[in-house]
Amino acid sequence: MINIKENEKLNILNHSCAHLLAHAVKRLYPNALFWVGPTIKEGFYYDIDLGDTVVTEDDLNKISKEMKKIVKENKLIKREELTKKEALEMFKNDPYKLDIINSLNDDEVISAYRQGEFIDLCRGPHVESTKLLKHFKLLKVSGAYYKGDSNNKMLQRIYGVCFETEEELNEHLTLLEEAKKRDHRKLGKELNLFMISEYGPGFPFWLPNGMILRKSLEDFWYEEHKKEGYEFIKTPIMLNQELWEISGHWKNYRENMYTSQIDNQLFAIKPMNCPGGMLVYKNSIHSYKDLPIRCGELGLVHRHEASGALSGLFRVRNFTQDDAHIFMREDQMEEEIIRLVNFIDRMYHIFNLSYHVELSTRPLDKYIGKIETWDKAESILGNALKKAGKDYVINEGDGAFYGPKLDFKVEDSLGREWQCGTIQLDMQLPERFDLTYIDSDGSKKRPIMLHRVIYGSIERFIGILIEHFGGVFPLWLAPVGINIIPVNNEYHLEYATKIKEILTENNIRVSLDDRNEKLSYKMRESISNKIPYTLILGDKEKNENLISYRIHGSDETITMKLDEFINKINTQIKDKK
RNA sequence: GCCGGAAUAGCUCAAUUGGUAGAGCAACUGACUUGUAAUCAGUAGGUUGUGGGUUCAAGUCCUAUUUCCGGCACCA
Repeated sequence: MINIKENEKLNILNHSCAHLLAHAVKRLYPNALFWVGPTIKEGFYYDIDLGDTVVTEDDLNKISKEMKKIVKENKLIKREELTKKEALEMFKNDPYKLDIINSLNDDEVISAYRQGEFIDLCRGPHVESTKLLKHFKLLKVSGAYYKGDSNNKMLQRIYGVCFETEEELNEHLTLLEEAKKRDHRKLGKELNLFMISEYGPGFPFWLPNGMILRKSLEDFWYEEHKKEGYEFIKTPIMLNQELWEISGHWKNYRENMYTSQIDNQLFAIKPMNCPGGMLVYKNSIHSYKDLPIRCGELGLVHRHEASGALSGLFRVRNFTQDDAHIFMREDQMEEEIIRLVNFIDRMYHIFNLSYHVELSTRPLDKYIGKIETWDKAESILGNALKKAGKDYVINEGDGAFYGPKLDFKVEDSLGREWQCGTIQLDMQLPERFDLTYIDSDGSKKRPIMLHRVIYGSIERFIGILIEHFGGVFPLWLAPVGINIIPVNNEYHLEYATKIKEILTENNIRVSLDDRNEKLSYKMRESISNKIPYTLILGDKEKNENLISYRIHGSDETITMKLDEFINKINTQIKDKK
């Protein structure tokens, strides 16, 4: 999907269109006050204070019409420059603009753009006239907190997008429509992968088809981690309050934890796996020679997420983290992080997923530990990334309270980004749990600890995969890899059954459609079930011991010897293609 | 949690100003025995998310609530 903000021409166009939107809103709602109207990846928006008036989706038509009118009026867009004093005078009745002006330096030249009777404070640049803003579409309205703070009042935000030509606009809108067809919630229902019951919002149920997918991912995960020198554990899903007080979660996340009281003891269902992992580490004495210890756990965690945050498999209240904790000496840090970055890259490459990495640094005030330690940790993460040959962007202040982190972000079908993998340096837990190892000189030392996940949450990762593959999974993941259709049940069912048995013996997931229906009827169903391979077996195949198949998405039929086909399929499964 | 919208058969949707809840697909039964995206006929399927209310009459109006959708805030 096109990134409007990064395209200079479209960026100017969309920003000008935000002004056009404000202009139209001002005509229709004279009392409207405007906060900010920036360009974003998806187009533009404007945050508006309309008092008690509420704009709904229906009103967007009305506003669009007014915008078109202003386009026709061909208003010239002119830049004006003001001193701070002049600006304060000009916008003296507008608290939002005053807020912006007051945040600027006294000697700064302030610019404003005028189009007809409408003027708005703005850095620019803009297009020369409203007539260049013909091809736009208002997309949605929503609430948005003033200055992004939930303690502030809520403004109304109108989103839109603008292009140079009608064709480009239509193309973009079509793309959005197409993307909706890949929505994992829609495909999850159609392909019977998972469901979420009204009795447990945010608690997904895995259906047989989805379970095959999930199990394949988990098996693959264990295999790859074994190769990387990991050992595995499983820790309890609930532990008592005291443990969560030691870990710091009780203090920081109490209100998002599910608890249960029994026999005068309060237990909390784990929102993270780490405290369990710490107890396992502490269970034995470790030598410097044993490090690094890489300890993995597919751990089911529960977090009471805000009701409005829930979204299909992307944001749920219980999910499985493909977690691991790595305990190491300081001199092993860099190598270990490089190794991890490459590991994640290799894993994502299997799925052909593209991603970008963010280095999240020390939060402004919600952090613990010394600033020097943070600075050092941040530079170690950054350097390791560079040495692994990865570009990254810095996400200022977005680190966890216990340490900085590298986040691996993957896009969904609509271009929204979701964090999947993460590597987090924890500068707290080894201290809190008093973890030690015995160094070469016999003294006790504190190990360095990393949290890391690759899939992130298996639930979210599957959501991403569903959209990425559009429901047509590679053979090693597909619930059914091959569907067999005998041309005529009377003459070909026996041969089809034999082929099914042979394929099944080769560990391939096969279904045989032996209903008394026409070939075209069964073919249609095979296609709508998004089965990668559909085998058609009739006289020709039976008499010459062949198979014919069609790959999902192609209308070509290919015929080959059974052995050859099995080889091909097995190679494909082995290569995870 | 906040702003806005939505909820009708398993699925996708329809139902005029409030006036008998319907269709297609799926399911089931029977016939058809099929060469690449829907063979035909029949049967069954609903307390219109839930609780209140207005009305002679509510899927439709009011109200509360639950869940979902789009954003915002949050995301250890």
